[in-house]
Parts: sequence; C-alpha cells; structure tokens
Amino acid sequence: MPELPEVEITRRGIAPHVEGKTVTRVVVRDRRLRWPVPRGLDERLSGLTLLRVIRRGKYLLLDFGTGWLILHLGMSGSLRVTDPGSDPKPHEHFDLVFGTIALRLRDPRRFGAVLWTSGDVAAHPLIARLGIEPLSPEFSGTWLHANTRRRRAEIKPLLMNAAIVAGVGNVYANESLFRAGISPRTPAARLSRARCDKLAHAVAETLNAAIDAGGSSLRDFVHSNGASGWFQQQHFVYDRAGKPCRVCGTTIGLMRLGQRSTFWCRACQR
DNA sequence: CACCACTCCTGCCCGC
DNA sequence: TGCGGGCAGGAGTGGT
Repeated sequence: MPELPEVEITRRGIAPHVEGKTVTRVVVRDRRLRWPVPRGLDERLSGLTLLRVIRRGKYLLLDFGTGWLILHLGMSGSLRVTDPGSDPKPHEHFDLVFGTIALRLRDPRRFGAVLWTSGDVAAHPLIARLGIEPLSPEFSGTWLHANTRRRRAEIKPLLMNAAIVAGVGNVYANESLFRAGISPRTPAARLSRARCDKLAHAVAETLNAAIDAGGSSLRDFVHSNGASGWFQQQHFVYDRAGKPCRVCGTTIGLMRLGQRSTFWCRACQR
C-alpha cells in the first residue's frame, strides 16, 4: 500500500530517469482508474519536456511547464521505468513514453489516478485541500497542538485525514502512534503539548525510517516491478494482532477505528 | 464545520 | 482441489 514513504521512494526512483526528457507518446490501455484517464493526453503531452517530479502527500506531480500530470498510486499502484517496446503485463494501464524509455503504471485495483491540469497545480481541487506535509519543518508538536485543540476526533483517524496531515495512511499511523506511546483512541484535543511533540517526532521518524529502508532499492525502479523496496521494514504493530509486542511482549490488539484496522499495544500505548 | 459511513476494485486468504 | 465469501485500504463524496 503506497503511503507517503513509498510514493517518495517512487519519486526518487523515477526522477533521475525522466526529468529533462521529452514525451514522445502516451499510451492508455485502460482508462478506468478512480476517475477516467483524460482523453487527448498523447496530443497534449507529446513534445513537452518533463521539468521535474515532485510529491505532495501521496500524489506525484509531474511538471511540464504549461501544466502538470497528477498521478496517484491508490493502494495497489506502482510505477517503473521500462523499455516502451516491452510487452505490457496485466494491469499495466498507462505508459508515458520518453523516446527509448517509458514510465509504466501498473494498478490492479485501479484506485489510482492519472489527471492533467493546466496552470497552477496547487490550485487543483485534489491538491488544494491537502493538509500539512508531515516531513516539512512546519509540522511540529507546536503545529499539532495548535491544530487539534477543538478536535473531538480520536488521534488515529485524525492523523489519517489527508485534509489535516497529508500522506499518513493506516500502516504509518499505527506505527507512529506506537513509537509515540500514544493510544490510537486518545481524543486529539486531549493530547498535551509534550505528547504532541512526541507524536510529531514519531511521525517524521517513522516516515523517514521507511524512506531510508526503501532507498536501498531505488535501482529496482528500472526494469523491475518498482515495488520491491516496500515491505521490508519490520512493523512494531501493523498486521501483528495476537503477536507479542516487540518491546514489552504484551499481545498486540486489534480494533476498528474509523473503519480501519487499528493495531496497538495496550501496555506501551496509553 | 466536523465527523462518519459508504463506495470504488481486485488479489489474497480462509474454510468447506 | 476448487470455489465462494470476506477482507484489505486511499480518499472523495454525500449525509447527519
């Protein structure tokens, strides 16, 4: 499940291969993603040079000067750099071809997105509503404390709300709360200033550790499945229901919070 | 406005 | 062994 770290690893994996390159062709094999892939991308993009690839939350934003291609990997999407002549495998719905190489999107569950916007990408409705970047210097205990005072929601669903914090999904919300020693059920407004500090640090640490873990596999984005660096990290709590806590041995619990599986150690997290 | 449930989709796992 | 059912999840949408 691509969350912020996986998307950032993807960005780092593909950027050196495609930045500065000019689009020669766009191939759409299946338009049926979360929203239909727009028609006319081939005509619109051919001849344009990709200036840079940036990330906002879980979105990849490809700057073409006159406009931006917005990519989202949904929960099963991956991007790789490949030979445009190679036979597409199942679920490889979209190619962005730069002469002798291509960016190829695979997305079995089709929760992902490929969209185009002209002008300022930050003004696009999907991007404009995103909350703070958790790896930005602005994201701190001070920010978290100030922005949760009137929140009745429990901290875990709040952390996963992209309109508040962009890019933290279920895996890293669970892991961050474990690292911070905070119960996922704590009402956000009840978190002390000190605990907000702890949590902001834990979120950044957790995300950075995951990025570092995936960084060793960057070359896999070329002629590979583009996803091999993802699940190598050891989780403290995620998907470990019924197993002993790696820190204290207490059995890891499982509950539903905001329709999502929530894993936690009742001894380590209060 | 804040929050919540619902929804999209398919691979995978479990039980029979 | 094969099949059906349930589950997983990002995040937009619409209801309360």
